[in-house]
Order: sequence, then C-alpha cells, then structure tokens
Amino acid sequence: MLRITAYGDRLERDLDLVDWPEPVKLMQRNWVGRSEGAHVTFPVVDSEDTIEVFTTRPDTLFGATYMVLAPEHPLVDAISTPAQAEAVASYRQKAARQSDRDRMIDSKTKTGVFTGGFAINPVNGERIPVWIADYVLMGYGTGAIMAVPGQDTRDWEFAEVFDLPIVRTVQPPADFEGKAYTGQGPAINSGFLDGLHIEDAKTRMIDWLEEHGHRRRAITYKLRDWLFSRQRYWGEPFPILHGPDGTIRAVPEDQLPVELPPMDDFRPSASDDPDAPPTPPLGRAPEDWRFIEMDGVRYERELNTMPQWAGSCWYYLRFIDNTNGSDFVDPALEKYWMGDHGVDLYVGGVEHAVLHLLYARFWHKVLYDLGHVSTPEPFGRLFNQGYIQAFAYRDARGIAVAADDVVDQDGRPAAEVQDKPDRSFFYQGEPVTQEYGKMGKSLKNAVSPDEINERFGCDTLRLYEMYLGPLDASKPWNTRDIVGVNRFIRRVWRVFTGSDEEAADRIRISDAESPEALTRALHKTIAKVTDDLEGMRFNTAIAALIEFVSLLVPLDEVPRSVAEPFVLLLSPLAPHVAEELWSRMGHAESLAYEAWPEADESLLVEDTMPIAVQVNGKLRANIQVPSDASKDAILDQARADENVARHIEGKTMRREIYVPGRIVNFVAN
RNA sequence: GCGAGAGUGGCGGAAUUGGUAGACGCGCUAGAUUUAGGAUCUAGUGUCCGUAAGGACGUGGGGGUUCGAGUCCCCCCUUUCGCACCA
Repeated sequence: MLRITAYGDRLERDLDLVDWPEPVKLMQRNWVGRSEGAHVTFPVVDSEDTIEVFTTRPDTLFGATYMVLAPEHPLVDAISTPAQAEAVASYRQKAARQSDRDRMIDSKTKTGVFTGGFAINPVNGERIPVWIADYVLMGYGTGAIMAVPGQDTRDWEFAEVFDLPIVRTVQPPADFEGKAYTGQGPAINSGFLDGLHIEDAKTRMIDWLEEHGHRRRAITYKLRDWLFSRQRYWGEPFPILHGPDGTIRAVPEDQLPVELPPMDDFRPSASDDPDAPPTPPLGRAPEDWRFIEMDGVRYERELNTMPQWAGSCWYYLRFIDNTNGSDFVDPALEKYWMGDHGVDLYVGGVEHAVLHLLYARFWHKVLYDLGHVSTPEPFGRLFNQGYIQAFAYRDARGIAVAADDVVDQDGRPAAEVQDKPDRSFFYQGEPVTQEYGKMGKSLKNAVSPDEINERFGCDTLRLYEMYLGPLDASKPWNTRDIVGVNRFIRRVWRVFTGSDEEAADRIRISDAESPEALTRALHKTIAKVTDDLEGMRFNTAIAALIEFVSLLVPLDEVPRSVAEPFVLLLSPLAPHVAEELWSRMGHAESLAYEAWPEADESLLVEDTMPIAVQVNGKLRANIQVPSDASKDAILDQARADENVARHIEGKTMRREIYVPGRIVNFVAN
C-alpha cells in the first residue's frame, strides 16, 4: 500500500505550478477530491459509543433528522436492537455481495434498514434514528453521515422513501419549488445560526463544536491509498524478505536489483481450501530463488510483484541516464535535463489524465522530498494529442468484426467507400452495421503501421499522421488519403533528382542565383514553417511546404540557395528523404547539425499588397495597392474600381473604413 | 445527472483571433503525355441564377451586438469524452 493520500494536498495545490490543459487539471482535482468540512461526533443513546461523521455543511446540523451508517460500519452490530437485528443482518449480507460498482449502477432507488438505535444530535439534544443504507460508502469520510434531507438531494430521496422528518435550515427563494435546496440563503430553524449566510454559519458552527468538544474542522479526500501489489509474474519483484517469525527486512543494496527467476509455469496455485488465498505465480519459483539465508535466518522473498506503474512512474528520469550502474540517475544530469520545470513537453493522450499522470507526480514528489530530484513536478508542460478514429463494423450479434475484411454491396473494400452515401456493408456475406470510434483492438478497426510503412515508407506514414489535422483533435484515419502526402514526398524526390527511381543519383541543383520571386517565396515559407512548428501546427507547416514545392516543379535545376534551406525545413517532418537529399547535395555530415534556416524579414515585405473592398459589408472588389500607399490613396483607388463605383453610385457615403493591409469598407445608403 | 470539448464543401481540414470563408490534401471533371494500365503535368471543382460580366445564398438551428461575425453574447439541437450516491 502506498500512502498517496498523504500527498493529496500537494498533488492538488501543485497543479498551479504546471502548464497543463485545464480539463486535465480539473480531472485531477476531482480525483483527489479534496473537501473541507468538519468532523462531528454524535453520542449513541444508552451507550458509550459515539458516531463520527464528516460533513461539508456543519451549518445544517439543526436539520440533521437521522443518521446513516455504511452497511460495513463497525458500530452497526452494537447499535442494532434485537428486534431489528435480523433485518439488519440480511441487508448487510445483500450489500456485501454487491461490488462498489454494482451499487453505483442501481443507485436510482434508495434502500436501507432502521437499526433500532438512536443518537443524539449534539446541537439540539434531539434523539435521531440511526439507519444503515448502501448509499453511504465505507470508503469515504468516516463511513457514516448525518442526514440533512432539507439540503441534500440524496438524503431527501431517502427520507421520502422511509417517511423520515425533513427540516429546512436554509431559506430557499420564494419561487423555489424543488425538494432539497442546495443553494445559498439565510439559515432558518437553526437556533443561534438563524439569519446567517452559509459561510458565516459554517464558521460559527465549527467554533461552537470545538468549544463544546464535538470535534473540529477536517479535510477529506476522495483519493484512496494505492494498492501497489499484484499477483502476477510479469512485474518487478519487491526487494522484501519475510522472516519465519513474520518480521520483514529489505534485500541489502548490494543484491539489487532482484530479478524474476526463469519459470515455465506461470499459473497461480489455488489451495483445496476455498477460503485460503491463492498463491501468486512466484510461489512456483525454484526454492533457491524463493528462499535466501542471511545472518543465519531463512527468509522467504515477497512473492507479489509490482504493477505496470512501477516503470511508468519514473522512466522519464531513467531515460536521462539509462546506462548508470550505480545511481538511478546522475544528479548533475538530472539537474540539467529536468531544468526548472521538469520535462519540457510531455505529449500523451487524455486517457492518462488521472491515473498515470497523478501517480507519476506522486512518485516524483516522494523522490523530491528525499532529495533525489530537483523539481517538485515531473512534467512542466503537457499536451494531449487527439485519438485516431476509424470506421468499425459490428455483426448482427453486436460483435465487432475485422474492419479490413468488410466490403460494400458491390464487393469493394469498405476502406475505399466508407464515407460515401448509400453503402451497405458485409462481412463474410453477412450484413454488418457501421460505426465510428477510437482506433484499437476492441473495435477491430486498427491499421497496422508496419503495413503502411511497407507500402509507402515511414516518411509518408509520419507525414500523414501530422497532416491529418491539429495535433490535439481526434481525427479519422482514412487510408485512401495517404496517397496525398506520398505524392508530395515523391514530387520532392523528383524535383531534386529528376527521376522517380530511388537509385537516381543525379541531383538537380545549380549554383545559379535564385530569381527574386522564388527567394521571397522561400523566406515566406521559412517564416510560416518555423512559426507553425513552434506552435505544433504540423498540418499547416506541411501545407506550406507542399505549396512551395509546386513552385519548384517547372524548374530544370533548383538553385542551391533555395534547395538547401528547403531540405532543412522538410527534415523534421520527413527526416529520411531529407537526409538522403542532403547527402546527395554533397554534405558529408548529417543535416541534424545544421542551423535552422532563418527568414529574412526584409524579403517578407512585398512592394504591393492586395486589399479587399467591401460596400456595406459585401465584397465587391480586390485591388492591388503599393505597400506604402496612404489611407487616402487606397480609398481613392478603391472608389475608382468599376464594380465598387457601381455599388456606391447615387448613395450618400456614411463611413469609410480602412483596416491597414486588409480591407476597405464603404458604408453608404 | 454533473463536468469538459466539438459541429465549416462529397471527405480530412485552413482562416494572422472581429476584417476577402473554404488554404493544403483526398475525391471528382476535363485536357496533355503514354501502345495500354498506372504514374506525371495543366486547368476546374461550396450551392443556386447567368453565355459572360456579375449577382443571390452559405460555417448545426434561432435571436442579438457591429460598418463588418465561422470568430463575441443569449437560447436551442446534435455529438464525443470524462466522472458518476464523495456527505
């Protein structure tokens, strides 16, 4: 068990330190589930026992008309009266058979049983009945609640079913027609709190409770401690030894790491006794691995193993220094690579939002507290890429079938016609229904990257994935569209080598000076691609390169001053082709060591610029004006345009708007 | 139910963040080249009216703000994801 709950507070607070998408931060906050409130103690009537509850609304204590314990609560037996014992026992048994999950599923109707016992509401001395019900969870708070039906929807529903008293302690607005009222308002029916608003009433009540010894403010988390142990073979063994007397000791450092023993049989073994716990797979490990003698004592190794998380929680640290045999990471390297904010950019799917990313943060904080890492947070910036989605098909039984083998009514593969209208689909002659979802094993709609690589090469695969759309959006895969980027790659190849053949060794570049228009286009492309890569807009960066290459197509030879920067721009997107061309251009070293091209600002400014002209907000002309023209000159030229003149003729000019470098709008009527 | 996001051509998507909607790609149409297929090159391709010039309409639907709205505000619809009795 790992005490992640001890870090709940910091796991929540330190989200302020990182540059992460807000939805992910929100999910983590909800997962940690910090809530502030108070513990309140209720004495049990005719007993020494007390029931402790957690509440975020101590201000509503006067409205607590009954109490509910979770069925598993340890006081249930003590509180139940003989008359109710049987009903209580049967309810508990029923609840025990249901998993937490099942309980949540049929949470529509409230169920419960009266224990026969009573407790005293400490604030007004009233006797209130104690019930048990499965809507109260043993795992959260204290496993017991004070029920305030007036201000809590669940309590209201329960009170309605079992006809329990309801007292409002917050005045709802006059037009309020609902049941439980959870909004703001002044306290009523609440003795010394009457008239106070919620926040003041809470403070006042907590003060009162503390004064009278009924406990104090408290913070509770939804987050639960982490069972970090699995009965599986594949996982890191715990370096822990069990002595014959039940003592536990760690494996000495010089014997680390503990490696899994080679085994043929991985099955866990079950005993004949149905109540005995099963022995994990390592129970079948050879005796010389299982037992180890130290200081004259024979220890047995821990037989459970660690879950997958054991690796994913710290791999980013080990990657910094993965061959280090003495430390998990060299402190100087850790400092250098982790910098001030941790990993510079972590790209991953949202499916990791609350599990991997929360647990890894926890480990990192433990390492930080022990002085092994220098940043409080592991991942400074997080970026969620979208899912790749694809069409999927189910047969009559609702079972997913291999999308690859689905055809339409004309026998054509589904992949070619899936977005066309009036298609019906078949799998092995049986009709199937089409749906759409995340590409993966469960929908059997995955496309093997190996296959795409085989057919088009990995530069094309890489480009296609980037060209699909914005990195953060989920996008549909469409194998048919891959030819587009493949054509681009081949066109680049042909432009520089003059041939479609891979073996072509000719390189068509010249030392001639580049025409000005081409140079300008190059620098615009440099500026666009640089900016787009910086913002991770790979799709538009590729579009800019495609546009630029179309200018090179008619040339017999590409000027070296254009060819080289172009290949450098291409290199992060299609590294293999770029390296090959770079080498053929006569370079012995990889282009990885070249400086990134820089756009010459002076070449980005044109002599003339296009200006759109609107009349009353409707586009009527496009005019070309000198870039340094004055507003008046531009307005004159705009008015002179034939089509514009036609639309303003005979009207009174009300306004003339000019947005520099963009648009002219004449408002006339 | 609660929370977060997304709706733009036949399809994937662009749009310097309030300033020419549809860049780029797929698909489709026509032409050139080719023995043919394929590949390549050129031109076209939101809808409607028009021979054309040009015009009307157009970013899920309805209202609004503005000289100007895919972009801002209000209401609604559809859809994807996450959480789900958390006291």
